[in-house]
Amino acid sequence: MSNHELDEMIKALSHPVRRDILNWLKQPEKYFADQEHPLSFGVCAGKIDQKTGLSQSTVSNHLAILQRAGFISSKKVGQWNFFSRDEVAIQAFLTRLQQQL
Amino acid sequence: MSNHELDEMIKALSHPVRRDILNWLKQPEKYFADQEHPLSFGVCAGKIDQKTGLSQSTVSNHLAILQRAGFISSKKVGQWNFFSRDEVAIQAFLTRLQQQL
DNA sequence: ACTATATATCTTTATATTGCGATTAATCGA
DNA sequence: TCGATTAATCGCAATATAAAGATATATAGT
Repeated sequence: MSNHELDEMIKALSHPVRRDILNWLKQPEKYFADQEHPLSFGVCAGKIDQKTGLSQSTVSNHLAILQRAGFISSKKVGQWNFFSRDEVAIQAFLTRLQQQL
Repeated sequence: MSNHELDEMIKALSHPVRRDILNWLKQPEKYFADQEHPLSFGVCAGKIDQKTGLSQSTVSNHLAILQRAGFISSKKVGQWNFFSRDEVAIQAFLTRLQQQL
C-alpha cells in the first residue's frame, strides 16, 4: 500500500457518515433487514441513502470515496448497485497504520 | 474515548505533514540529532518548523491539532516548547479503531 | 418506444482546512 | 529595562470538502 493510498484511506475515514456506512455494512442483516434483494449481493445504494438521511447524490459520492479508498467494493445487478466491505483491505489498512503510526 | 474524540483523532491524522511529525517524534535521536536541548524534554517546536519547511505559524497550528487530538503533549521549558508523543493515547486510538472499523 | 427506477455525474453554494504574514505574549540575556 | 528569541494567536487568501438539485445514463417493465 503506497503512501498515497494510505492517505486516501485515512481521508476516507475522516468523515463520520462514511464511518457509519462502514459500520452498517459490517452487519447488514442488522441494519438492512428490510432489503428485498439478498444481502449476499451486498447492500443496495438506495438503502444506504435512506439510512443516512442525506441526498442520493451526496451518499453516492461518499460511497465512491470509500470505494476509491478500497474499503468497499460494488457489484452491479440489474439496475441496482450493491456495496459490501472489503475485509482484506480493511485489515491491511489497520496493520499498516499500526506500523506507520 | 468518545465518538467526538475519535473523530478529532482521525481528522488529525488526515494530513500528511501531521503524520510526518508523529513519525519524526517516534525517533527524535534520528531526526533531531542536532537539537541543543536534551531530547528527553521532547522536540523543540522550532526544530519541527525547520524539518517541515513550512512557516512557523502553520506548524504551530499542526502541532495544536495533534495536541488537541491527544497524540502529543508539550512541555514548556524557558522560552521553548518541547513536544513528544503520547504513546498511551496512540495505542488507545489504534485499539479503538480496530473495534470501531 | 415509452415510462419508471436506480445511481453516477455535473454544477453550484456553503463550509472547513491549509498556509502565510503580522501581531502578541512570554522568556531570556545583556 | 531593552533587544532578541520562541511560539501562540489573529486575519486573510487560497484551496478542499460537503451537500443538494439537476442532469445523464443504464436498466427494467409495459
